[in-house]
Amino acid sequence: MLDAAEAVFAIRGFDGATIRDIVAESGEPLGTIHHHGGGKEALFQQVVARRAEALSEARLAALARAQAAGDSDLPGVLGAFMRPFFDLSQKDPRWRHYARLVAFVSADDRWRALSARFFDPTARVFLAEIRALVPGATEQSIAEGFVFSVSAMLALLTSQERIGTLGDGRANEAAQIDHLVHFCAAGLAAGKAR
Amino acid sequence: MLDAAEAVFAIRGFDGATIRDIVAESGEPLGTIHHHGGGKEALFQQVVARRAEALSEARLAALARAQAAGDSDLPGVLGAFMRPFFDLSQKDPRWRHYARLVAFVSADDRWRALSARFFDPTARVFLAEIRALVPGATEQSIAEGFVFSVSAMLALLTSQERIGTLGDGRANEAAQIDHLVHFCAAGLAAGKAR
DNA sequence: CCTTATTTCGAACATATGTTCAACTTAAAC
DNA sequence: GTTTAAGTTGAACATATGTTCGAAATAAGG
Repeated sequence: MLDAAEAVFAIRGFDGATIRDIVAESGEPLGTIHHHGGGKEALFQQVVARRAEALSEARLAALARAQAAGDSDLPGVLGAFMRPFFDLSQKDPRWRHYARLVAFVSADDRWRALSARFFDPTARVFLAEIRALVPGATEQSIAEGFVFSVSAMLALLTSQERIGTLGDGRANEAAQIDHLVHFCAAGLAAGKAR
Repeated sequence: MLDAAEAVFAIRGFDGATIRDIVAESGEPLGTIHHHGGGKEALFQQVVARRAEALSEARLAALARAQAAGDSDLPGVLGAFMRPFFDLSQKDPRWRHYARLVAFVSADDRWRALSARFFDPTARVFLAEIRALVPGATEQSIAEGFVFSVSAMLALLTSQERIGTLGDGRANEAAQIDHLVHFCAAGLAAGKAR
């Protein structure tokens, strides 16, 4: 049921998705969604919440691993934040739906409270790491660079089609992720001198 | 009428927006939208199309100015692409609504044909300029970096609230735009060595 | 001033959609 | 086996929404 909701919300967005689309996808009867109380909005929040903790844990574990391996430069820290999302997406395609969902949540102020609750705490941990690696930059400047980086990450997860159209179509996911990490690391490092 | 539609679509998205919301905002009667034919979807496309040409022209003019001034390095070219959007937004707040709209169009594959028609041609001009400035990178890598940059630009236009929450709230728009341009220039330049 | 054409308007329509709830099924308790 | 409780199901409801269309208002022509 949550899988079906995740898939439909990811493709159509919250307003575009229909309770009937979701139950048709899941095969379950119409009433089930409201039987647990809360209706459509509660279902959406459950779907967002379901994988949020696992994602945060994967990111923090990757950060700990990177630090233990002495790989705590900017690409190492950024990679710890970004790579788990792609690793999970490759193992389980439902994580790719979740990625689109996170893009929706990040883009719409209506869900600001959701992203503040589920994503901001981990973001602050990484923000602190990055701050230590870019000593000259202001707090504000680090936050801006982090938001730029997150949006680039979500663009890579959601805009494969446009990248293919503008490029030559020779996409290699591992190379794309390396590119993303180094792109953002270079961008953040450029904040040092400013 | 188009102003009202622009504002409502920008806040609620296509599915969230209602014909009745739009006509209430505009003060005009309910029938006007369908009288010109096409209904809601045609209205959305008109709203996207209305400012697309002006935006492209402003970007290409800024590129020509930068080249004439000998300012055709990566920050100069990227600035020519990005700064007109912010300049227009500061002069006319309706351009800020348009910016949110462009973010919606960019994020949803449903409107891929729209962005291909109105934004891709200009994008290719800048892509060619960037390619000449990052000689070592592949076509694909340039396209990826460009999409990262565009998404960062749209994030700056649409995610002021999250930037403020994660940072210290001391936002200065001119400094943010400079940061954006240098962030993306550094990220693109990092593609040279790869 | 009357007639005809054109535009403007919003009530009405058909459909879609979130939600409810009474009938039905299944399981548990005694 | 009977009764009671709990869970399941989808038809029905109220509302919302995109669209239509005939009437009213306005303009044009003679």
